[in-house]
Amino acid sequence: MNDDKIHPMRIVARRTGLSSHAIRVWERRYQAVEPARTDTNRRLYSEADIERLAQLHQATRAGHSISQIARFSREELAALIARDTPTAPAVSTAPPATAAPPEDPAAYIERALSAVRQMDAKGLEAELFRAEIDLGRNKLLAQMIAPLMQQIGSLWSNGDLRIADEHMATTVVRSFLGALHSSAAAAPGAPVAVVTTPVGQWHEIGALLASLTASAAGWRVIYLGPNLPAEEIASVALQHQAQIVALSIVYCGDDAHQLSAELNKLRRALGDQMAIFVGGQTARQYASIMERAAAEHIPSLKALSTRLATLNATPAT
Amino acid sequence: MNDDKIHPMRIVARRTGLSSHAIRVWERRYQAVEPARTDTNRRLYSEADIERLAQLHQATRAGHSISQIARFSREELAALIARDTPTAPAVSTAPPATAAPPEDPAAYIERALSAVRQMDAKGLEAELFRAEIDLGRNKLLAQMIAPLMQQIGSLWSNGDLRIADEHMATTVVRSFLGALHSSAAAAPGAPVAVVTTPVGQWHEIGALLASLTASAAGWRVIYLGPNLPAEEIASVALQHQAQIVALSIVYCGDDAHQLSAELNKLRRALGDQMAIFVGGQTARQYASIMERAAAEHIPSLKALSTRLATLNATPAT
DNA sequence: TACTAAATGTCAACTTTTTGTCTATTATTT
DNA sequence: AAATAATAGACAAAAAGTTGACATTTAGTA
Repeated sequence: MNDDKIHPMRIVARRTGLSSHAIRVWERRYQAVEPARTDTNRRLYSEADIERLAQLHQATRAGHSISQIARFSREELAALIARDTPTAPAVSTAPPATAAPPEDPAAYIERALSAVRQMDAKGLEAELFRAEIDLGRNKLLAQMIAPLMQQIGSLWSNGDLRIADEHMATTVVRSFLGALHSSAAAAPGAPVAVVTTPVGQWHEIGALLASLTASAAGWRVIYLGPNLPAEEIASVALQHQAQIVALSIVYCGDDAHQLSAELNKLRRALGDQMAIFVGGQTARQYASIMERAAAEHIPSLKALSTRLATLNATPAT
Repeated sequence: MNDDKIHPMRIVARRTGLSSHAIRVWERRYQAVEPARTDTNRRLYSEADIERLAQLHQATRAGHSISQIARFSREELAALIARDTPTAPAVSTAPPATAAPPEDPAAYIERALSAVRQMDAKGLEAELFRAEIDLGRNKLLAQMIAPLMQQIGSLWSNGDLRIADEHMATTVVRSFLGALHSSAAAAPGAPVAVVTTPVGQWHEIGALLASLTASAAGWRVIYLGPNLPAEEIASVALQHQAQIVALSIVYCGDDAHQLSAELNKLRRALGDQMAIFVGGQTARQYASIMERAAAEHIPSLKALSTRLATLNATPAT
């Protein structure tokens, strides 16, 4: 564990909720903690010290006298707190969501498509809202929005939908996903994923879906929108100590070369530790390109979800 | 990685939010960074240096002593920031922050920019929400978001912001505007406006702002997102009997020709009854192009608002 | 019950350290 | 010529340290 004594007084005070006076007094009178000192006599606390002080504070509020417990071990303190803290501990987080009769995602897709055909933005949006409530977040993403957009894409390339229809749908769905995204809260110590789309890739719905999936899996997501150069992606990923970079690739067309170049640049800039995930319908066509850049192909949102869980379980120091 | 030391002091100061004095002092006292020098003794910083200084600044604001952390590695700093940056602040900085004059868009812009510099999507979003409440919808659009995005654009083209920063900001603002948009209700017999961006124009914030402005003015807006061919625009406009087509043009670069061609095509397809509005910072440079297509230049959101009101008063049937 | 002593958190006074800014001067860039 | 940097030193505000006093509460005891 990280036992470096680096935290100055103000951080300890803020994080424990104790006054700096109290912290010093607890140290002087009871040796509750033993901070290190700088050459110039400033106290420096370790992470463990802070946790210990927080424990002591909690036990104190629970009614224990500091003089009695100041020298207790972490385990003893934990036991005290568990026993004597009046607030109910971890409440079961099992909302029985399986009560509602699950409607077929296909029905929603059908209605959504018909709204698109009529250029009915409001109607499409309403359909999305209803589907969210009915299907739940995960099914909404993986079984409605993803197939819907895929279908719109193929209808469009067949000429069965106008570009304008596709645009409208994309805009509405994107807004909708954006709103979901902004409601996602990041846990403090969560692993970080950078999600974006390489240069030349303008379709961002896939990236948004991946982003939300990662959020749901407990990751902190930095979402950067579409069409970003490799250097930029790398810069952000390194700066924020990301565990993975996830790219969505939908339609590469003639220019597979650019994609290859960007992926290679990205791999070079990131070093060989960081994982690169590539998702999207057409991604599997570029297996060799991805292999060369040591990128991992993620065939579906479901797969992304399980893959992220795996990574999360094996913390990379 | 791109380790070229090329950035002069001015840019480092702007991008990190530190004063040039402070940067020099951190170097002199703590060797926080070691810039290269020109032949004439000017400091030159690398991209990594800038990121490092930004990290130090952030850790510093989180309460760490610069003297203690100045020599930390990027990884250690990232860990510190992740752990000690309060996600929900509003703790100790009560006196100056909340005492600020409430109705100053510039303050919101300033804080929003600082959030962008730190790649703090949540913070940016929070600022937008606060500004909406404080300034009201109209001021929010015309006096905060529009200038903010303009400023981000110019900072970006100066190299004072990374592409990734610009992307993040665009994504967040777009989501925010999208959410506003979906809350706009269309009156039954309202006149119709088609809002979009012609081929080659990828920046859609302007179009979204126009769209919301039109909504607020009582119009039914069909928003089609960016980069739409003239035929498609015309098709939708005719199909829905739109009164106007509003286009946002931000950066045309070298290819004014494409813009001209699209505008002309659009005019031909629409016939000469329908109004074409063109807005955006750089639009006025293309006066002759616009004139040829009988398009009207709208210099600001305010102007759009009044212009729409005029049209609305004289129903063209 | 009333008195006392121990326990505990807070304050004040004063010193030292930290840290960002400022000034003055010189040199470079535009 | 005006704006931008660089250097060095001074300065002031904030933060943190020490010591000792003080007010309350708790608990024990006369």
